[in-house]
Amino acid sequence: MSSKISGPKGAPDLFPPRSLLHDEIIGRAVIQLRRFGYNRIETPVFEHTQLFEKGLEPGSDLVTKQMYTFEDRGGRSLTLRPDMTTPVVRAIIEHGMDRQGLPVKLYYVASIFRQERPQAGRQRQFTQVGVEAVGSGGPDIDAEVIQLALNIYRAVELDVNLALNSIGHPGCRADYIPKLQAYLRSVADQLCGDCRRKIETNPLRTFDCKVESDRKLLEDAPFIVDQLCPECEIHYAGVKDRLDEWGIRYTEDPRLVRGLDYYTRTAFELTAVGLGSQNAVGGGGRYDGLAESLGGPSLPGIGFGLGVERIALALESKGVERKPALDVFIVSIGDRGRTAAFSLAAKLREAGFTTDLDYAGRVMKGQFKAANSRGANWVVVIGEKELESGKYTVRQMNTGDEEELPPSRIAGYLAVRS
RNA sequence: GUGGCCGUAGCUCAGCAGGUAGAGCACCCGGUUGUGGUCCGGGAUGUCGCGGGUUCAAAUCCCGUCGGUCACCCCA
Repeated sequence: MSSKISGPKGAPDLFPPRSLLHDEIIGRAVIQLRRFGYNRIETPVFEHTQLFEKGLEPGSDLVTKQMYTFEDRGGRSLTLRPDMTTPVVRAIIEHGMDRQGLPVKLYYVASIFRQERPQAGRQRQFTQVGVEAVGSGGPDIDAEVIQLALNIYRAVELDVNLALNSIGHPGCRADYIPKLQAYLRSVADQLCGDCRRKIETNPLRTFDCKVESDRKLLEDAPFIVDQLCPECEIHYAGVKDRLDEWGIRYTEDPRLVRGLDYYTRTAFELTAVGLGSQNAVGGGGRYDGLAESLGGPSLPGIGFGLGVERIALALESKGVERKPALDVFIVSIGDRGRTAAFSLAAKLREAGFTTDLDYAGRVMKGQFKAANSRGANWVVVIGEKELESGKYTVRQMNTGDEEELPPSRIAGYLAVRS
């Protein structure tokens, strides 16, 4: 066992039947994304390390200890993307997409890499489907992006809770952070060690603490949402107005602090039940300063990312499963039968039916078992009798009804009956 | 990076007052010489994660190691 080669830790293989569920989630999501006017972008899985050092907060865990960074043969430092927003904004700037009309609306389906300790719902390589809308700063698009995210969850039939907050712009935070720190220092002796450390390094993160006594204390802390500048205040009110108008239910969570530090103003998170401690199935927010910090023009932006694996896990915990299915399985006997089977398979596949057959030369009973385990709705039998009469036996598996038909008429027959 | 739990057949697991392995599911064959999903009978499959130690004897006890998993952390 130990000598057998295995895949790297935290990078699970995706194969049937689970891959079917993934495909379906992504497929349904893409329909929604296109309806909202987003088109697909693909960026390389690795980027210059510098991109993430500039775009993401330099002191953050994500940058300091979770990136897969390596040197290529030319001595350049490259990093497997730990985030999709930064590369997409980079690409927008690099190709001048912002000059073709704003906002730039792009969606992606992408693998993300973060070197964390794996646990339920958290892998080192995972898949995000998400959008970035760059070049529009008003609250309309914030609300619409949230609406889009919720539409995707509805399309995959997963119930989620929407938590909403505004974390202001850097100016708001510059005023607010000292106030928060002052409060935290005043109760420092009652806080856990981690939180005490975060007072200086990353005070916003204390809101994520799971220690009950700390949570209590933080209820009395000043919240950024109460300290917004007039412009951010108006923006946030605008987002909530739109959501209210559209009948979208949300919970305001003044403790919600998005993980990535480029976020400004609107922040939201979507959680589902049935997931263990990693229960966020998606999240997003506004990042008005990011383009500029990457050396581009000043462009506001907003986006979200949904975790495909976590959505699949949440659905599976509800008992949802997808099994491979087949329209037709062809059972044949003998060499002539097999030749006829392949020629019929080609015709049926051309006509759009998922079709499979036996490659092992199994006995008829075994071929029927195979048809059954592959989930075939129909079986076509080509044996001696059929070859002689020129009519194949077409059996509907769930009813057992059989019909004798010449090969040329089978596709038409199936099209009518299925 | 820190901690708890777990590594036995393809999968889920039993066996652990030490005597060198078993069940269910899945798979293959047959009962039904051309019909699956039900039933009955038969069959194949394991370096019991790896290394070392104790012992006449280790899946079982001890040490180490690797792997998995869950939680912290962090986040989708």
